Amino acid sequence: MQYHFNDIEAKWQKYWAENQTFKASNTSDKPKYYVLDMFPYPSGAGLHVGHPLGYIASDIYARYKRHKGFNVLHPQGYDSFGLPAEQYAIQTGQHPAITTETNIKTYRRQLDQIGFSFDWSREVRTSTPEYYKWTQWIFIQLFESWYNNTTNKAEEISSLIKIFSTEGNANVNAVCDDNIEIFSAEQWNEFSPEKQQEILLQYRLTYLAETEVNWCPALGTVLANDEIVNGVSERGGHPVMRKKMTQWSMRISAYAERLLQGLDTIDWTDSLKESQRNWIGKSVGASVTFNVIPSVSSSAVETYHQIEVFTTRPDTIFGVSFMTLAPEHELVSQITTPEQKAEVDAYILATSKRSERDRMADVKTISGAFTGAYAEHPFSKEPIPIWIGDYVLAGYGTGAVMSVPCGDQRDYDFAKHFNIDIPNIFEGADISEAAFTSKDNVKIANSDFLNGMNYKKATKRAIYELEQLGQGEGKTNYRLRDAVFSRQRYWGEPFPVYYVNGMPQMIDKQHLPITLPEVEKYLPTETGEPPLGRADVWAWDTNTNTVVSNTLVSSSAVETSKDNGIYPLELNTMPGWAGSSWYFFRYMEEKANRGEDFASKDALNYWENVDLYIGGSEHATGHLLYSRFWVKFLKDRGFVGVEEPFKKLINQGMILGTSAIAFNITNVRVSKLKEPYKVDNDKIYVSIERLNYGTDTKVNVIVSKEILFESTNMKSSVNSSAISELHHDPSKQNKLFNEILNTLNLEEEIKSDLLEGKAVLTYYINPIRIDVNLVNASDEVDVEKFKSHKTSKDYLKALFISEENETFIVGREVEKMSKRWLNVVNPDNICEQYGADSLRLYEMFLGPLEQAKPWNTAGITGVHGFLKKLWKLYVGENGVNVNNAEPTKDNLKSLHKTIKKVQEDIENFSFNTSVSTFMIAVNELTQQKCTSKAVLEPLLVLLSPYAPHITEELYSQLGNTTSISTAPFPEFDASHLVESSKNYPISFNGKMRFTLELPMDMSKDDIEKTVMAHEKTIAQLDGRTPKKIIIVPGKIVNIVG
RNA sequence: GCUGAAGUGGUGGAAUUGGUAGACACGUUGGACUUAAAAUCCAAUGUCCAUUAGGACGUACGGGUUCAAGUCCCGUCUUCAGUACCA
Repeated sequence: MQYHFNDIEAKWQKYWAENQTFKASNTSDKPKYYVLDMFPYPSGAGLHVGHPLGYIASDIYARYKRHKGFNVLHPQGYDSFGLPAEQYAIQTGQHPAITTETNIKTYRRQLDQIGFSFDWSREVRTSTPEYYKWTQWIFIQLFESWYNNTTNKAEEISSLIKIFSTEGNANVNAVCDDNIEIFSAEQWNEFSPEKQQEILLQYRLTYLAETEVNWCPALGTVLANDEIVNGVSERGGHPVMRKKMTQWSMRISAYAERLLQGLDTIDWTDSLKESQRNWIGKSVGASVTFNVIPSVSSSAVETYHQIEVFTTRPDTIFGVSFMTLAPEHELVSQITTPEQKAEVDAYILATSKRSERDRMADVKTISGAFTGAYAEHPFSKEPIPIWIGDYVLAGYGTGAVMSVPCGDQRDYDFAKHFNIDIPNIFEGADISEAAFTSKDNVKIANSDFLNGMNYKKATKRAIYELEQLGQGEGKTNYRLRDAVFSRQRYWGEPFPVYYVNGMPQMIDKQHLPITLPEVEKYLPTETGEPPLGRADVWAWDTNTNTVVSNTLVSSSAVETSKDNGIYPLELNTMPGWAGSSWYFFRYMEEKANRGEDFASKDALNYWENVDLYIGGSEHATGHLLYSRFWVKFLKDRGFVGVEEPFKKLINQGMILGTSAIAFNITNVRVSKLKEPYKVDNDKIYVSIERLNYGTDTKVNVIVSKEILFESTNMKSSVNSSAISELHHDPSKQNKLFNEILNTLNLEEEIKSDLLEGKAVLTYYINPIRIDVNLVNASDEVDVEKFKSHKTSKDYLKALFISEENETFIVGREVEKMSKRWLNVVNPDNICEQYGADSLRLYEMFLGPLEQAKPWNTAGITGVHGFLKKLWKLYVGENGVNVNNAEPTKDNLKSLHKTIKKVQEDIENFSFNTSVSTFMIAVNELTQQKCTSKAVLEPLLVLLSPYAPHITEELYSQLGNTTSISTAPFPEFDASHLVESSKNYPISFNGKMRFTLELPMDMSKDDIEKTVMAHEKTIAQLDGRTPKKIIIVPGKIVNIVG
């Protein structure tokens, strides 16, 4: 009987589905354990072998926990709103819902064939109305809430209205917009409803405001900060610019401190926590207010301006010699003097033209302009010139700084550049070359009441003095900005919002979901409105509470008499992270039981939060921060009972592809030389240079019969190793050269010119990637297949470095696995050829879970061979050969060694080492010719989380009628591992020379006697007397001579 | 620049509190079986020297601590990831 993995795997996958083997219960006596994967976006390309890595790891853990007696929740679903389906819709007109449905089918088929123990009865899809109804509902809850800084939690907006109407807002300690108008209770009660709503909007946790946003013209939408990488969009790499737009925002800044503190309570990696800490960016300091000195030439009605700055170094306040405002700062236009206006305007214009990316690329250039205005130093009352400069960012702090050139390098450089005074306020510091930026071991000088104090004391005193003047206070600043929540896209959650007189109104819960309207095209409208602007039926009728045709919206809703109660609906949709910020709660309820809540109280109380979450590190500052924010909010409002969504989190490393690189000759030229080149010893001279444009590499060759390398000046690049491999291998180079000569069909005269050094040959080569599926394990390209392959059409004339017998060898380059690099390996093929169990084992065997590692299909034969060996251990020619034979000592030792190691490995997520442990166990038991059921059956249970199909099959062949997944994990018994002797390594001066088998219970003295009497010891010592003998019983003997 | 992680055979990677470096695989080489191939099995495989016995070197580089260092300490270099005028 052979190991027919395809049949076995299909059989058990069917069994699990039919018996709902992995269905979790919401009522169980067992302890609960919730294992979650970051759910995938179902892309059209399907899964490649990199995707399941994390799923396999979490599946092993989930299965292990079941063996250990836990009630395990291990669900899966789809993050099915998103850009690719929409882009595809724009190109083809196909509705994204259809594309998504098709892609999900492919994903499900691929996931099923790998044998995951998912409970599919709880599946979620973020793009279904039954799901996004609750995303809309959470949005409404955020709208109906404000953040009370006194109770330090979110509260219902009604409590705020109550305060406003009884005492005004002067004493409200809330997180709100910066420029809040102060009013009394009387004033509040007299405000018009519109005015009241306008004010409330400044307090709500999601709010509509004109904000400076990241606008991506190529994508036609705004992007959140975490969707921008290096100044370009994360998706597609398009340029991004700053633009003022009215958008929905999430007041995540209200939770900055709690998001920071919460990190200490969860088991995440330090690097991930560090990323979040940096993103939140807490800095403690003071805010200081500077009065602008009124200019003499200003008009009769004098206006007094104040500039507020944030500083982490209030102790250096006497070192201020100028102030710098961001060019976008709102005061700039008001304080600039007429004489300086032209210069300032020119500077503002120049900086506004620079894109974010240019600004980042060019940090070195110092630029700025003097406004002509002066501020007054709060203590010395000296005038301080006010400058503008683009090193001050409008988006951080107040967009203005007090510049202390002696203590801050950027201020220092700016002052040097513009010849501004650099007063030194540090005792004994040398500031002739650079600013003195250290806080430690220095005393403040030339600073009035701060003289002689250290950083800590001076900071405290400076803040105190500022408070006395009413010109400052201690303040904590966060880098974390409120998150823009609108997207100008079609394929996202519609907002449950309509507008009356321009003010947003929420639609009642009972009328949700507001489903996406149909549009005839998925592009923005001609007038620049989002795609929903194309919908004909997209207005809200407050009489019937239904979505109705746009044409019914009364044209002059401003006049209440003509108001027919039909209003326009919001045209934006929600961003991708909306649906993924709470999906883990939705899984807590089976689809069939989902009722009138996003999850029932019982389910929420039972499952609490995710015990183990596995996914990619790319979500460090996006999804993982937003989810934490929403969970904290839901907790504040009493909708859930937990403060953090994910207790433990592991980032799986990326599986990299091994691209196949060949070389395409893009251009060849022969130029005659004025002076013939002196050809030495029949050599060919080659020089290579990398061109500045494109990816081409230019190669000059002066030809003779044999190749020699004259010079190379290669710059590093993605393809450098493959190119230099080509150019440093003379035989490859020679072949390439001959290929070129033959292909060109050169005239004999030119050929001889080249060979005589009278002409130079220049060619340009471009490394191209060849689909890895057309290359075998020996790096040979299947040329026939390549020429007919769809990805080759551009390269039909491609030249290869050919070896003998028409084989073409490619170079290799490890890079991200992606369709674009033609290096994608499909798990379907692997499952078909080797089986899902082999795939699972191999992905784990590749290396540590959290580490990036290259995929190499050739290596899978190792684990596949192991499974065949395992099969042969249980099943002989004539059926199962496992019996009730008494296990031998060796059998038990092998088994219990394995139990111990595997259990430790799983708990430490060291899955790669447990695969080797299984291999060792099977090798040993095969050697021992073990047939004992008492040993072989527990071994199956140990292995079943990793290779569930083959173990189910063998388990049933041993006579079991239940699924192996319900079997308890074998108990480790240390008594089987007790050794009676130890093979001691005998070292001389720390170098191991030979080993010696000695009894475990031998005393130190006896060990010494035995070792010293040994003939090899005597030979090693060669008559010398050892100085010292180190004996560590059970470990080592070291003789120092 | 800053923060974090990491540098071990031809390759992926093992190595518990400092205690036999290179487990387990891939690859390579040789052999068995076969008409042949595949599959399977056996053996060798860090580098160098040596006919053998054996020896020298060896965990990025340079120092140090220790009877003993891949592991601990100091310095240097390199790679990867994240982040960046954050006041």
